[in-house]
Amino acid sequence: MPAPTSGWSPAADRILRTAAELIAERGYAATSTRTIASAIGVAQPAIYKHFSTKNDILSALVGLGVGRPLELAGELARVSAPAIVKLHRWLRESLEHFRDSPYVLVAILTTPELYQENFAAERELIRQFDGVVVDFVRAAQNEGDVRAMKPESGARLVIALFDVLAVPEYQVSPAEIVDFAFTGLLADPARLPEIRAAADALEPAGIDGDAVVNAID
Amino acid sequence: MPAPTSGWSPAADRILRTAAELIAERGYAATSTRTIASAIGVAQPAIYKHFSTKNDILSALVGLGVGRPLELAGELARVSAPAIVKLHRWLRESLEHFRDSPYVLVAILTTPELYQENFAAERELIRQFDGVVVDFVRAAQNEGDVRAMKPESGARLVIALFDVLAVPEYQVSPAEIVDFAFTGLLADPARLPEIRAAADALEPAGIDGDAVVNAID
DNA sequence: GTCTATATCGGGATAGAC
DNA sequence: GTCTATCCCGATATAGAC
Repeated sequence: MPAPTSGWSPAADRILRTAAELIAERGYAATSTRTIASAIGVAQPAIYKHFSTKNDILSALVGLGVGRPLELAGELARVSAPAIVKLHRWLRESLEHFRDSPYVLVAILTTPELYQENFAAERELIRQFDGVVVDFVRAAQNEGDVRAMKPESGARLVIALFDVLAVPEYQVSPAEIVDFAFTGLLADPARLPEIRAAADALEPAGIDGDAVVNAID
Repeated sequence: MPAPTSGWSPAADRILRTAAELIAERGYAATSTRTIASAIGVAQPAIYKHFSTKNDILSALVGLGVGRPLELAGELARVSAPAIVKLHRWLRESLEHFRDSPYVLVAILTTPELYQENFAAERELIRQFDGVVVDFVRAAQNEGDVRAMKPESGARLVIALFDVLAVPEYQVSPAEIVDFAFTGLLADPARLPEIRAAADALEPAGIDGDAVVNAID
């Protein structure tokens, strides 16, 4: 909560937060550098002392979005536990990361402009993010915990649920999203409470929830 | 399949199809009237003989998107069957509508620009679309078929799954999406096959799948 | 109903003073 | 590191000939 700026100067941080908020409600293309600047209360060119391009702002936000989830996936890889338990922990914590970040990161990963312009590095990060879910689902399926379905399909369905966080009018909690996703995924939905308990009890490498947020820079 | 133009002139129809395709992959703001025109092979001002505004194109696409689902909801309302069965039928048929339309309608309903500009009428249509799902889920829950959860949450989770159709790289079928959604929704997931069969056997008012696509105009 | 030409505007980015 | 002023471009939309 107390403003975990992560490698960014306070000024750059304000730009990122403001931009994220505006992009979340208007989309990237419809968010001008003028709008961002005036929302902060500075002149438009001031932004360019912190980011040399408007695209760099979006790039930074993608990094802030996938950084912690990718890091967490790495930590979980070094823990011994069933894949389905790791997936539960990863999903809940990643959803909370998106919800609680001071930057409005939801919907950033689905920005269409990322797939049209020079965002190769960011697309690669998102590909890794998606890959984490596919790997978890496939492993859990091999261990008999996920019902018959293509792992890629299961992963896509789970990933789509992240966008539920973005709806402003009606808030759905990460816990509700995880429950829904897992009931849809599990070979035996009755095992959900047990899996949830095991996931909450996991202790990955990092101290706790708010470790380093940005490990990409 | 054979080009169901629905009240639109052939020329306007080509504009809509081309625009939908471009919007799906680049976003609305990033899709210029020049791009649309040149993709068709005409000069940019030619578009304005068919749509007096770029926004009118997006508006038409929203109508094409929600038209059939809203109509189908009306038809199902006049049928006697458990709400959970109606929801199954509505969801499968609506997903197929989005997938099979000659216009690439997926992601149109989540265009952020709709919530920023003069799109009050379109927002109302989307509100109705969402309302259909909420009503189905609530009714099915009252009949004991949906497990304990807020109907609004359940509806949001189901609606989010529509976007899975939009991922170009890996195609998830409507049937897979419905199965996942219903396993997550049902109080007793084991009843899914029975509900699916009942939904497929339903015979709503309209002749069949490809009735009037646009009932809004 | 299509074209060419053009008006008008807003957005990204730079220059240079302070 | 912020400002003002400005360049340049691309985008929507219109005018008017054919």
